[in-house]
Amino acid sequence: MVTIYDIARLSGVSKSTVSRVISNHPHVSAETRSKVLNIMQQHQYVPNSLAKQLRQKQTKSIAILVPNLNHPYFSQLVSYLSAACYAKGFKTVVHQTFSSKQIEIDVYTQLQRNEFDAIILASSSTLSEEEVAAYTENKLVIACNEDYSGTYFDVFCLNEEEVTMKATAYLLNKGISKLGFCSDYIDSPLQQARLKGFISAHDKKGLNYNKDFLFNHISTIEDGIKLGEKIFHEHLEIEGIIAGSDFVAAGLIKSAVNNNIQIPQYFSIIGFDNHPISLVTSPQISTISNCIQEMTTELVDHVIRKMNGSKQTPIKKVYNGEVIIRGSC
Amino acid sequence: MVTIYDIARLSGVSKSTVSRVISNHPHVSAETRSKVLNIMQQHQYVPNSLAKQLRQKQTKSIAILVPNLNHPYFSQLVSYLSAACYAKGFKTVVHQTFSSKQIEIDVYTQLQRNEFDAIILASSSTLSEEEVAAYTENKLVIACNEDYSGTYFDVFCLNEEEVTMKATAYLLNKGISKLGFCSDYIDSPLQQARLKGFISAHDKKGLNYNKDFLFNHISTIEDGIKLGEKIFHEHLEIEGIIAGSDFVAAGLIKSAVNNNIQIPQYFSIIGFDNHPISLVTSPQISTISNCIQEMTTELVDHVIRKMNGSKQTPIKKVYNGEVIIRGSC
DNA sequence: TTGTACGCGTTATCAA
DNA sequence: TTGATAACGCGTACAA
Repeated sequence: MVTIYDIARLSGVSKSTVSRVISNHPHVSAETRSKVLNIMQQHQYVPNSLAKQLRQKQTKSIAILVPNLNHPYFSQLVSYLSAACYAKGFKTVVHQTFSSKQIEIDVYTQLQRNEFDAIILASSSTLSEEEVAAYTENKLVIACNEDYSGTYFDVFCLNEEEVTMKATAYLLNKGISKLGFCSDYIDSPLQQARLKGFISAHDKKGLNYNKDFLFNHISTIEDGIKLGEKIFHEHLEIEGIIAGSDFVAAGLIKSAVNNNIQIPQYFSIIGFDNHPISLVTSPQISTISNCIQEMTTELVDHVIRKMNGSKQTPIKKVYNGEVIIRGSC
Repeated sequence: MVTIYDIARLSGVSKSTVSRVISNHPHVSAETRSKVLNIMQQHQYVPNSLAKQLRQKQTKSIAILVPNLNHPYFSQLVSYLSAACYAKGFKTVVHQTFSSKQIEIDVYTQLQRNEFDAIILASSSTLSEEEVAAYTENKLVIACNEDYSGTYFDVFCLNEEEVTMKATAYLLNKGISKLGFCSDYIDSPLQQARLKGFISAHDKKGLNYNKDFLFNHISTIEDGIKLGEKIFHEHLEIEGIIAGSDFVAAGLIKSAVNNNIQIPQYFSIIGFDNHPISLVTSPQISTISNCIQEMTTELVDHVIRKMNGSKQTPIKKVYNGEVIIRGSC
C-alpha cells in the first residue's frame, strides 16, 4: 500500500505538503501541487480514511436506529434520512434493534467508541429518555418520528396526537361511535400520543371508548387480516377503526371483503402514512399523510449544524399531518 | 477523554497489559486483570475504535449497495443482510445509488480508503463487471440478487431465467399467448435473465412475443396503475403480463378493476417476490417466491469466511424460486 | 510557501 | 506473565 509518505518521497517534498494538496489547502504553489498530483495519479495513491478519522476524531458517518427495516414506513424514513446525510457528505450506518434492549445499548456503546459521529433515533427506544441520555452523554443524539419530550435531545416529529384526534372526530361526527384503535407498540411515545388524540376526541363529544377495542402488536398486512377475522367472526361491536398503518388497513379491508362486510357502510377504516397501497385496495384507504421529506431534510440539516456548532438546549419541531378521506370511511 | 494510557498509569501497569485485558488475551494474571478492570470501570474508560481500526486495518463494517431503500423488495433484502452481518459482529453502511454512476464510484472509493471491509452489491451496477472489478481490486465485493457471471466476484442469486420461463409457460399453456413483460431497468443482468426466460418459453411453444409489449421503467404501484390505464384505454391486444413485482401487479389489478376488466377471465397477471400485498388485492396475486432469507444468510457467512481466509476463485450460487398460483391467472 | 516534529489511541513484536 | 517500543497513516502547530 502506498502512503502519504511514499508520495512525499517520490515528489521530493514533505508529508505536510502532500497533505495540503490532498486537503485542497491554499498556500501551495501551483507548480508543487500539480507535481504532487501527478505522482499521486501515477502510483494510484488513495488516502487512508481511518488515519484521517483518528486524527480528526470524526468518522463522517451517522447511525440510524430503527426497529426493523423490513417495513413500509421505516424503509421510507431511512431512505430519506440516508439520502439527506449523503448529500451532506455523511454515510449512514443502519441498525435494526428488533426491539432488543441489548442491541440498542450496543449501538450507544459504539457511539462512545467513536464509531460514528451521531445517532438518529428513528423510532421508540426500549429505554427511557433519561437512560438514553445517560448512555450517550457528550455525544449527539436526535430523535426522529417519536414524540419525545425534547428535554434530553432534539426532537423532530409529527403532531400525532392532534391529527389522530381529527381523524377520530371525523368518524365520531359521522355517527360512527364504536371505534377501535390499533398500535404496534402501545408503550412508545408515538402510540401514546395517538392514543391521547383518540381519547380526547371521544371526550370532546362526551363519549366513552371501549378499552377492549384497543389492539396492540398490530403492524403488518397479516396482522390486519387476523384482526379482521377476529372482529368479524366474533361479531365484536365495532363500527370503525383507526388502523395504525395503511398496511394494517389493507389487511382489515381484505378480511372485511372475505366476510362480506361492506365498507364503509358497515365498517369504517382510517390508515396512516398515505402509502401507495392505499390506492389499490377496494375501497381505497382513507389515511393520514406525514411530512417525511420535509422532516428528514430539516433534521439532517440540524444534525450537521449542531455537529460543528456549540452546545445549545434541545429543540422540538412538530410537523402537521393531514387527514385524507378516500373510500374506506 | 480517558485513554488506555491513563488506565495503565492509574493501574500501575503498562499500556500493553491494559490492551491485553481489553482484548481478553490469555497470559494475564487474574489479579492484574481484575485490578485493571476495576480502574476501567471507575473511570468509565471506553476504548477508541478508530485507533484499533487503524492499527488492525479492519473496520468491522460492510457496505450494502442498493438503488433505493424505499422499495418493498430492497428494504427486505437489506433488512436480512444487515441482520445477518450484525449477528457476525459487523455493522452495515447502507448506500443508495439512485442509479447514479457517480454515487456508485464514490462508494468504491470509500472502499479503497478503508472505510469498510467489503461491499455487498445488492442490485445491478451502473458499471460493467470489469469496471467494478477494476475499481475494487484487492478488495472484497460480493454480488447479491443480480445474475452476474461469477468470473470477477462471487455471486448469490435466484434462478431468474428458469423461474420466469416456468411462469411464462404456465400462461402460454393455458392458451394465454399475447403476453407483456415489465422491467424496472431492462439492462440489468437480472432483468436480462428474466427476459431470456420469457423469450425461451415462447420459443419452446413455437410462439412469438411482441416487442411492443416489453415495458421498461415500471417498478411502483403508481407505475402499474399508469401502465394499466395505457393498456386498457388504448385497447392493446394483451391477454396477460409478467409484472416484475407484486407492487406493479397490484397497480395493474387496480387499473383493471377501474376499467371493468375481469381478472383472470380477460387479463392474467403474475407478480414477483410473494410480498404480503399479493394477499390483499382482489383477486389475490399469483407470484414468484424468492429465497431471500436463505440467500442472505449464506452470503454473509461466505463474506466473513472470505475476509479471514485466503484468496480463491469466485463462486456462483443459484437459488430456486417457485411459481405460486393464486387468483390473478 | 514549505518542512520539522509531534500527536491521535490503539495493537503487535520482541525481549525480559 | 509483563513492559518497552515501534508501528498504523495522517493532520497540524510552529518555525523557517
